[in-house]
Amino acid sequence: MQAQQAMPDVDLVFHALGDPTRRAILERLSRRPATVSDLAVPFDMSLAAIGQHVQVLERSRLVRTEKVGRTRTCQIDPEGLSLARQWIEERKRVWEDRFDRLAEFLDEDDPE
Amino acid sequence: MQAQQAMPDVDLVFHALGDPTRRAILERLSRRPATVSDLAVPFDMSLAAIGQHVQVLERSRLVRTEKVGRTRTCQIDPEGLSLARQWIEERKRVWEDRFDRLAEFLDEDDPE
DNA sequence: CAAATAATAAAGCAAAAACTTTAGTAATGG
DNA sequence: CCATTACTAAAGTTTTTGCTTTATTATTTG
Repeated sequence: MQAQQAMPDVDLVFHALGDPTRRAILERLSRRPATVSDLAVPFDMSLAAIGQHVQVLERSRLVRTEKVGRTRTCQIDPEGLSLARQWIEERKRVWEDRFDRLAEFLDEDDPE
Repeated sequence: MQAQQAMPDVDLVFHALGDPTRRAILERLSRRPATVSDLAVPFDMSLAAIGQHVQVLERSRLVRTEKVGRTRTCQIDPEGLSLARQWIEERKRVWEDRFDRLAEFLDEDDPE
């Protein structure tokens, strides 16, 4: 029996964020939109490879793209990052809660 | 010429977060500490595999562990999550800044 | 129209990642 | 002690990734 519940979105997002090239692409795009070719320039990697990374980012909603003519322009999609942020915040919340309850327990009548 | 700058910590953290089993472990640990064996129970996976995941989480500072006797107790280390959170917040900041500057530009004298 | 450009699909490949199994070591418990 | 438990190191296997190359499709441009 497996434990994971089906959170396909979170899974896609964190998987996408797990690769350093994709994070570099996101850093670039957070400054300004760019075409796939633009994105490829700083990397020692084929255009095809960058295109594949962009597809991964798009599926995870970290990036939104639009193809006009023969060029595809990419920009940040806030949805994906927001999902990642929410997951982290929720862990933090639950974790901090634990200490609150612990403190509460320790404060009960007998402060020894 | 490669583009990535050396951010080994961020890299470790996001790589660790990229795996669903490890995220499930973190969700578990955010509720309460647990031993490696405890963590293994809900998974259809060998104890050794879970031990390996714990090691990855530890290296990325998402988890802190202490071995006392023959059992190793694991708990959340806030450091790793905080790093991930910072990276995401920074992306968000830069990205939102862009719109502020855009709005500023559009507001300049000629509001046409 | 012909040549160059931008992207992409497809197939293949090598390296990395996620496991497994086996064989330990070091506690602990009866 | 002896058996069990909790973990771990090591080695091997399978799957998944990240990439390449090649070939194709659409644009665009001279």
